Amino acid sequence: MDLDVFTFELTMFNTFKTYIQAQADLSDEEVQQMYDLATERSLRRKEMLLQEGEICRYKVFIAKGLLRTYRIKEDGSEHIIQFSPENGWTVEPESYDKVIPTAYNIDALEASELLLWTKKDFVDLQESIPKLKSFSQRVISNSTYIIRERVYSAISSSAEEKYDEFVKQHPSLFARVPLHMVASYLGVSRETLSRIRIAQVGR
Amino acid sequence: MDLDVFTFELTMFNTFKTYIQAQADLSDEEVQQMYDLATERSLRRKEMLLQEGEICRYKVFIAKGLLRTYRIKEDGSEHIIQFSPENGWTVEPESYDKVIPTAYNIDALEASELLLWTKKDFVDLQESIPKLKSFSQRVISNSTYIIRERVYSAISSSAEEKYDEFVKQHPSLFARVPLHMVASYLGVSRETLSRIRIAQVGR
DNA sequence: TTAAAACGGTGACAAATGTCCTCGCTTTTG
DNA sequence: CAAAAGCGAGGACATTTGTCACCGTTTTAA
Repeated sequence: MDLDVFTFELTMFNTFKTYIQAQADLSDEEVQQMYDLATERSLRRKEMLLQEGEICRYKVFIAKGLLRTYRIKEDGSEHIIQFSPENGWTVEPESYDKVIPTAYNIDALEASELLLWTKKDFVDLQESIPKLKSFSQRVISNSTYIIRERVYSAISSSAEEKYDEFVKQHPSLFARVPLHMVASYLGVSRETLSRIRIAQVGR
Repeated sequence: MDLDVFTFELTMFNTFKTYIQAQADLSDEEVQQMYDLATERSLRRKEMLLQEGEICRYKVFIAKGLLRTYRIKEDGSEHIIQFSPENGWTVEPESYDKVIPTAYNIDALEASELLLWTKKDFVDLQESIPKLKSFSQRVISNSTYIIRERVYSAISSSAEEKYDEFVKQHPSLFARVPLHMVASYLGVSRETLSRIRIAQVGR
């Protein structure tokens, strides 16, 4: 039992350390400094991390697993804005930045292991670790480029083109995410994707 | 003639000063410092500011007029990513940040008057004017919230819902932009918007 | 000022996509 | 292990949306 907890923490830490040193080139001490302020959290499949109406108070690193960020329309339909696999981050930026209730939900598609930082702690870390600050800005910039591309795809492509792009650009996600969620992410119906894939058999 | 140039510059400067002091609370000296490093540029209707393949080397403030950022698909169709009216900014972030050729085009829908800063000058200004730095980050953050909302709209709404949202959220733009460009921005055909608006007559 | 371009409406038709339903099969969960 | 839920294929049909062609009016620009 104690051994399990130890193994868990060791894995979390190692995963994070490997990631952040490769991406942001932090020293061992800086990584430890970050880790000391992090909260660990495990999520079972389907468990919620953030619900509509709550305030997003954490910046989240996904050490293991897969999360999704989605929104529910008045008619009850779910629309997925983002998938967040391991070795990446998730946050609801507007709620986090402005400290206002979110319109989004975040939950786990697979059992996941997370590291959480409060906004205050993360800001402090950015101040004391300059490389973390520039790295964070790079992550945010990258997400901007990606989301612009997504808008372009949404307004310019047919369902089939969107599907093909998704498979091509996110092959590992495609292998892990059920088709109806890919459909939700792309903004088309499950049945449409089903048809497309059938029509493509043999191509 | 000299008077015209003088009037033009005076207008540009005053517009910018009013905007930036209201938004970023800069001192008169700081505004002057920014203005000293800016290049003025006028664009006639349809004139290009940035073409696909070029590098976006400027951050642009629109003192007067209206720009659009769009992309051309392989099949030749145009898709508008963004409208940029006066008292706002435009830039192609990925090309600007990474200094790589852009996939986008920017041109003027109306005769426009602009202030341009090179990346180097703008970075220097941000260093010497802390309020400008935080203001710039706020502008970027805001565009992130807006573009996420746009993705959500694109994947969750019908053509009619998108049209209604656009009219409601951008009434002044709607009054200035031809319908087929609204269609291009929303990712639907001109004819679809035509039908929607006809069906709505009397409502 | 006048020819050309832009603009939006229109109808007919085709194509794409959504909706609703059922059916096996697989995975999850208690 | 067994019941329940999840999942994707599939068919039938309705609806939405796109495409094309044409027209009259307005705006633009030489």
